[in-house]
Amino acid sequence: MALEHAILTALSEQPGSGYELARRFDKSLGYFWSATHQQIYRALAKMHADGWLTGATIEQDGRPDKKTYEVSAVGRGELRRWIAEATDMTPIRSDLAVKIRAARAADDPILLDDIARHRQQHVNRLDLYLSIEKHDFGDGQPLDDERLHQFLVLRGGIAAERASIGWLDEVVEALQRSRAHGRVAVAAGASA
Amino acid sequence: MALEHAILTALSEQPGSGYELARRFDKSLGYFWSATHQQIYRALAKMHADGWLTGATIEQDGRPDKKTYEVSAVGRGELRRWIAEATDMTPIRSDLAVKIRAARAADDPILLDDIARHRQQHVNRLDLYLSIEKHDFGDGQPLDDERLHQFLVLRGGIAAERASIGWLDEVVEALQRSRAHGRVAVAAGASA
DNA sequence: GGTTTCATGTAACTAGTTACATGATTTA
DNA sequence: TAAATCATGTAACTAGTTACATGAAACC
Repeated sequence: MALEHAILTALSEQPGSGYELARRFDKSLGYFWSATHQQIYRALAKMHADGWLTGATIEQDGRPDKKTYEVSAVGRGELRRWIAEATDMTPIRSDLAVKIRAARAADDPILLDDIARHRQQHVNRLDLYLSIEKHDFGDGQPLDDERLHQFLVLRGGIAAERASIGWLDEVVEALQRSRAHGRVAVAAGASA
Repeated sequence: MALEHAILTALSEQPGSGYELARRFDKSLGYFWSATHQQIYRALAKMHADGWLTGATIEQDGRPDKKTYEVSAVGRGELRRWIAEATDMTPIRSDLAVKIRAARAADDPILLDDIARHRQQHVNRLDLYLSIEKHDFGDGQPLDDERLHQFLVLRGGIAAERASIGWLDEVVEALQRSRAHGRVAVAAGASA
């Protein structure tokens, strides 16, 4: 149910068009709530119809009209209502965890390749977050509420990526050890 | 696309009925790929129709018939094919991250309550994982491939829960500091 | 006598993905 | 001259959620 609330959040920070929102969902907020442009256009139409947003059409020459949206009083109320609502942990769905669990041939180089690819993706994502942290929050300046919240969410992303990388290192090490020792390993990680 | 592959994995470890699978998805595999009984029954029917599973109906008195399934050669092939297929990082969708980012009133006690609830849920989940680790893998015995894989996936869950708890501690501390200092904070966490 | 367990499902709905479509403008 | 950007969508499909339904047996 949170796509609409993520859009309300984004448009509260800065009004804009569907296209602009889609760009923002490719970064920033989108790191913590991913959405494609198709989803966004559909949600905007519904939210506008429900009165959560006010819209204005801007004519442009040589280009399709641009529709910009901002959050209405009703939309602000809905966002407040949602924030006050208790939510539970999001259920996890990890392809890679299922794959690791499914693989009988522990030392299958194909699986190790895929694990290495995932690890690299997490390293890239961590580097990105760290560069944003340095660039946007690295000056030790006091933060107002809005920027503090952005900072804290980014810190969550950093923590998650570090945990993923550490875990995948443990996985690779264990699988390689198991391969080296005739496919039998001990639960050495349990004491780590 | 992985629900069907998660079911193939579960039925490879141990054949069973839809009901039994739904129980297993409430724990074990389900910690890393959640699914409800409705999804599972629907998927089983489709997988059976597609020849990925063989099924047998067991008549019982006083109870509905039980349908047990096991993985066919076709299903095993499909699971192998999927494991060999490269997959990307699962996109993240975190309600709580969106909420934190959306909250203007940083020290709003309602949001702090919800954060505390989430933290407690992660602590409970971590405790559960640690007790499984101790019970199932704590004896230092060598692990065969299947058990090693189960262990490694569990270690991923432990790492993720620890990261979540650490992050939420940082969030609470920062929000409380911001409240104490007239709603302005510094990016102190950046050096942590 | 009330809840939990066993055992299966259907139906309606909401959310997310993938593919297709159009067309001018700007950049390499 | 080819690709990327701007700017909007529709359509078909797949996946996930929520609500409803049935009924005996075992447990407290």
